[in-house]
Amino acid sequence: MNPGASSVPSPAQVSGPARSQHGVTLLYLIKQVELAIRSRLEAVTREVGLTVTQYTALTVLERRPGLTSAELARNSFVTAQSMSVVTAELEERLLVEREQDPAHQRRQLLSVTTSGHGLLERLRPDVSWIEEQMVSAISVKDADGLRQILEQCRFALGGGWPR
Amino acid sequence: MNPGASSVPSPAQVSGPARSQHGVTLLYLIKQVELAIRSRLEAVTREVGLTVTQYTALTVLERRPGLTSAELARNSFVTAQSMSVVTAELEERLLVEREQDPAHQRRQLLSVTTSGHGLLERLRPDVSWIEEQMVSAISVKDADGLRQILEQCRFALGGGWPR
DNA sequence: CTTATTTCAGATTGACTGAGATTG
DNA sequence: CCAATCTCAGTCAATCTGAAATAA
Repeated sequence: MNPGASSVPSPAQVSGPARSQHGVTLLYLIKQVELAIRSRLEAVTREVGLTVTQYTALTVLERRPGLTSAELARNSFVTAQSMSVVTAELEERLLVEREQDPAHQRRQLLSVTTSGHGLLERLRPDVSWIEEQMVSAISVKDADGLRQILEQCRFALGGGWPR
Repeated sequence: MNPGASSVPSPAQVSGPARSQHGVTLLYLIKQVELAIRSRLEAVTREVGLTVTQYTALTVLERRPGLTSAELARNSFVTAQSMSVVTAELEERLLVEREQDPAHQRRQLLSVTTSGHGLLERLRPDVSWIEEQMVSAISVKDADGLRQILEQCRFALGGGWPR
């Protein structure tokens, strides 16, 4: 934890003579926060041999069991090809299982296995801790507001899809 | 744009029987928004042959001229090795230039060239448009609040560095 | 001797596009 | 025939670690 001279520019640092007419944009701020989250999350998931991508896919499947890999891909704004790699890895590790859609031979419905649920439970405290740390500096009201605002931002940017 | 069954889960969709006890987390939301931004930004910067990483480094140098590559790396939470690749590419394209630090032969101070400034100006409208679209659904007050909250979140997560 | 900066080399992660097979 | 699903193959972007040279 070093808030010193050559670390992240706090508002106080970037104001003054060194700052040109252009401030830090919202786009840049979101990128920075996402980067910080990813770095923390990676440390947690690596301990159980999962990548952040695999963990994220697993949590989505936990919330929405019965999705196909292609549906999961659309849900996560990635191509079906990219997601099929992730789901194949998760299946190989026996964290998710596939079931033929009885009404459609080509579709394979995914669900989290008991082992997968167990792994998620094991990670839950550490992941929650990251979020708690992140919102520790803001009020509960602001955290709720943040969630709503981010949902609106995601929706507003949601276009440009599918590829 | 299909807000239907297999698209992004809006709050209304994930509530109800299909939703387990676990909701969409803030961590996940930020990731999604960052993904949407990155996709849009990539389309803009690709038109002038820049990657998003190169563009981002260029904008930081615009705000804080005279940084070394290593300082820029710390500023962006990446290793010095990673950043040196980026700055080398930017220098090769004559978008930034290096100057020996007179007080330290090993340090090379970076600054954006006239050509680099021109490129940034050229991209500015398209990049601003992405941010405008993103905040179009929220009030100006909320956008300001979002910026403050994100700065606090970034600060709260700021640890875990250096690697 | 130690630390910081820079560069080179190789590996990994996560994504992409394109192409093909299968199914409805 | 067309559209969706899934898989395979190859590529790219962005990071990492490790090692080496140089300079304060």
